[in-house]
Amino acid sequence: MTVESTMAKRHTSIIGGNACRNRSHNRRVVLDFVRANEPAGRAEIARSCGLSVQAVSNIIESLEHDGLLQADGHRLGARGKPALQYRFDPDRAFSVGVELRPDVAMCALINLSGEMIFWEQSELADASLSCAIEAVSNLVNRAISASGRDQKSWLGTGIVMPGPFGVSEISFAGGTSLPGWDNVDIRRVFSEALGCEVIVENDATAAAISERMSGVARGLDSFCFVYFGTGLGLGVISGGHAQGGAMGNAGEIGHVITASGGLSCACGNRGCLEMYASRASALRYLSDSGVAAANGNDLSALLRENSPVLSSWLDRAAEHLSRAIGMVENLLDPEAVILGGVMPEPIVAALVARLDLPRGSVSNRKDRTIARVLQGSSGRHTAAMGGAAMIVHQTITPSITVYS
Amino acid sequence: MTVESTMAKRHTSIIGGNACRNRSHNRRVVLDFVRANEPAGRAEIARSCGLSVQAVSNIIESLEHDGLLQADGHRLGARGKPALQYRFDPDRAFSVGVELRPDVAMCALINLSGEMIFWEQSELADASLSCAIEAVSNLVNRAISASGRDQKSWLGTGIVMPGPFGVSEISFAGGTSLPGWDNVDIRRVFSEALGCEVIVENDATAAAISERMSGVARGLDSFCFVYFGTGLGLGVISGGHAQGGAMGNAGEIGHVITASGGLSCACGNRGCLEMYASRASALRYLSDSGVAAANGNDLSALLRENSPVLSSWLDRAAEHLSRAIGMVENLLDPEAVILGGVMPEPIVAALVARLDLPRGSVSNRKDRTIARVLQGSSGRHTAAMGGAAMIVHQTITPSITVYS
DNA sequence: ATTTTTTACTCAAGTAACTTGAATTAAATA
DNA sequence: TATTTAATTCAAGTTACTTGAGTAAAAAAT
Repeated sequence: MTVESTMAKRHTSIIGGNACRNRSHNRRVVLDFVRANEPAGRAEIARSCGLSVQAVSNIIESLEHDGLLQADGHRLGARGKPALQYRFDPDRAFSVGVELRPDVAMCALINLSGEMIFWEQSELADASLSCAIEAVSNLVNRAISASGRDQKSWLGTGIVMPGPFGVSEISFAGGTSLPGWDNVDIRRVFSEALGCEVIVENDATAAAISERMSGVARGLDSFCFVYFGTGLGLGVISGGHAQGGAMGNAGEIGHVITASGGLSCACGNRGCLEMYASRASALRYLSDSGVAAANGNDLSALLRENSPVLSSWLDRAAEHLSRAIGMVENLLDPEAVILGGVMPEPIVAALVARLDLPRGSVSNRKDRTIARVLQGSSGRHTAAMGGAAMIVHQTITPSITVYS
Repeated sequence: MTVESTMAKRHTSIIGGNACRNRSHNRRVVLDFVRANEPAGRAEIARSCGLSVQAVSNIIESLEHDGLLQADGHRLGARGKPALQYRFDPDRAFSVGVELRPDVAMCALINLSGEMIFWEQSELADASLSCAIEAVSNLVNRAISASGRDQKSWLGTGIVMPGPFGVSEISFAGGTSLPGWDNVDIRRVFSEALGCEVIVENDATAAAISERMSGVARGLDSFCFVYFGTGLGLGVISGGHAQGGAMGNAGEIGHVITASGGLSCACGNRGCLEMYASRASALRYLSDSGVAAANGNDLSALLRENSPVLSSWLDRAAEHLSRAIGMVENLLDPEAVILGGVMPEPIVAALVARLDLPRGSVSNRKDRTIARVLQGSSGRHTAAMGGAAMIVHQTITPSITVYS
């Protein structure tokens, strides 16, 4: 299969700057600062962003004109003229995220703060491209009208799908990717169908970005998200930006080997993590032991009943996950590793509780302020919200990496 | 294991731009383009960098004035007025890199193209800070005078040391880090002692940057370097920049577990890669089998003699390395993984030849243009050269991440 | 109660570095 | 030899920044 990855490598040069691009950059810098430190006055912003007060004043005037910032009273209590404070107006614009799976499309509409304004999902008749396009269009249109938003303030749509793209061995193994979408420029197709800016990303990365915007990863600039989806994915955020790797396929943690000579996986390896710690592996383990379970609800029920079979699966899964998380820590040195996805939250909690992380890890430090592993906050909404969050992130966050 | 929500404060703000910073950025953009595509004319540069010809003309005038670019004849053969081509002048400036190990300091002086102009190493009487500072100062001064360079064109010095930093469990295990250097701001100490800009980096990352500037990774923007040093490290380059992780300790591949329940490692884990695939592990394996070997030369000699014991160590090491490289591929999706370091090159070659990489990897693609694993080119000079290369990289490469 | 200090902000002028469009140059081709 | 094509320069225009002087207003000092 030759899937044209939308994130394929291009031979590009880094682009130069000019006054106009500079202003665009500075707008983002100011917006990003206010969002993180609101309310904030001009002088404070100028000091933090390395700009003159006058420059900030001009930029704020333009942001206020666009409705992205609003004045919000004066700061009293300090010496000197009271600063006129500005706040970010999170409802001035919105974005939409859609998570596509072979059988279902899930849609989230969020504001600029990452709050979910609308949620809906719809079953897909089949996994064909045309069917998906129609379902996505319907969902998106309904989301916008139901939430009473103006199309004018629509920043774009993030489409979230299981990866990896362009790797036949893994894609077909276990059907983690969507079949029959070969040679499709997914970004362009959806951009044309929806008439808006579109970003395509895999579920784990989108989930990570969602957690950073409005979940447990708020304030973290380097962390990883282990996403329980159809398979198992890892979203990697480093320096505040998603790491895609050379072909956009970074984070394929499901096929990392945690048991040399272990269970055979369809990808050709033996002992892949996905064979031990994924929804499919849980269902398989239970059915092999004669326990009926078809979906997440069944798993939750078994957990409530203290099913010994589920418990032994949890033990084994936690053992393999611990090993994999140790690898991730040692290779990527994240501030924390977050667990979440479409797995029921009590199951994730049970896994987190059973983890026994390796001592020999760069993350095993005395001076930690947060736990090495955290549970994700947004449940099954995470990935779709993450798609939307990516659009917001792109709009607000400056892409320059110069720090003061 | 506790789960807690996080709300970390924002330490740094991204800085705004102005005309002056813009020019500085554009100078780097142009320099970076010419270095990668020389010789190049103004119009060509302008098209690629998204700038007007006039802007490029002005920037080139200034770069030429500073001696960083030189005109180099006209491009003939095409229609239209022949472009005046410019070349990068690699000998207009230089930088120095020093690799520090507990017993030795190695010094490389390179030009802007990454060519090694001077090399010298000196034994360290002990591993104390004062001893290291003196040795480094002497080495650096001798390097500059011996290569006949002007101090004025000295861009800075890269200090390379084994990591990780600040992780007691791993640092003290096997003595991979330098003892007694706790709580020292190494960068500041050396910057004051040498009177120049200083960067401190671990050996694996430095080696990776060196390979990118003047080795087998030329032209690659995302790749990893497995470095055989005192222990085993991984340098990660993504998007052309080194990935350090949250605490600068990313790439600690030596303590990734490749054999569940395997050999006990001093870090507290069992089955660490470093126990199977490192110089120390080879020497230990040989001595346990009654074969005398004390250093790299002995290993090379045993390889030439087709030592069966060494051969069986190679087989086992390659097996574990293959597994680890598979992990790295799946987690980071690099364009290639490079092997090198202070291990003798024939040994590295033998290891590469014995690798049996997992099929289930995102790197196992039909359309590959380079091998999944490459052997590093610069031998034991790599890390010191990498330190120097990091300084050059910082001077030349723009840190903005906007592509055309 | 008044003055002084301190800080935030605005106005107007000045400046750096970009873009644009017209003019110039020179090789390749007709 | 004339024409086409493309690179480069010149001069003018534009954007968005900085600087410095001036104004405003609250807190602190008198």
